[in-house]
Amino acid sequence: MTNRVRRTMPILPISIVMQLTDLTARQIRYYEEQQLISPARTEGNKRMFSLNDVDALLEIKDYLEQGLNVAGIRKLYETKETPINDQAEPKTLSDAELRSLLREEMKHQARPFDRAFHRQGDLSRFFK
DNA sequence: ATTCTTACA
DNA sequence: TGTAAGTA
Repeated sequence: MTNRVRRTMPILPISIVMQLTDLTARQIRYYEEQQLISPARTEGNKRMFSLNDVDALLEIKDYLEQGLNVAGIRKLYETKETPINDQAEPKTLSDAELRSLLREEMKHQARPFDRAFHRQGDLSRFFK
């Protein structure tokens, strides 16, 4: 069994993913609704998450904490990773490229910054 | 007992 | 986002 298959195999119920990511079921379902993740479903329509889904959720959480909104993250994913076969797999974007993409996004998303403003109440970093 | 969807605070 | 309601 390839690593890709291993990581995309749907094996975790939402209750476990909640503990692993420290996200509420509400948030997890919402992110799916926003197309940030697409967990598999059982015959009974229960969501089944893969390890990749868990990683994605943790990553999403990170971006959100950095002030990015769901739309921004979605757009980031559309550009980024989209592995297809088992051979050519290591398709990760370099940090430099990612930062470049983020900067580009921020030009069009002033909203996320406002949140940081109000939450930190720190304007110094913006006036140096 | 768990999870799901929908809808409202 | 939280939560209540009615299911599966």
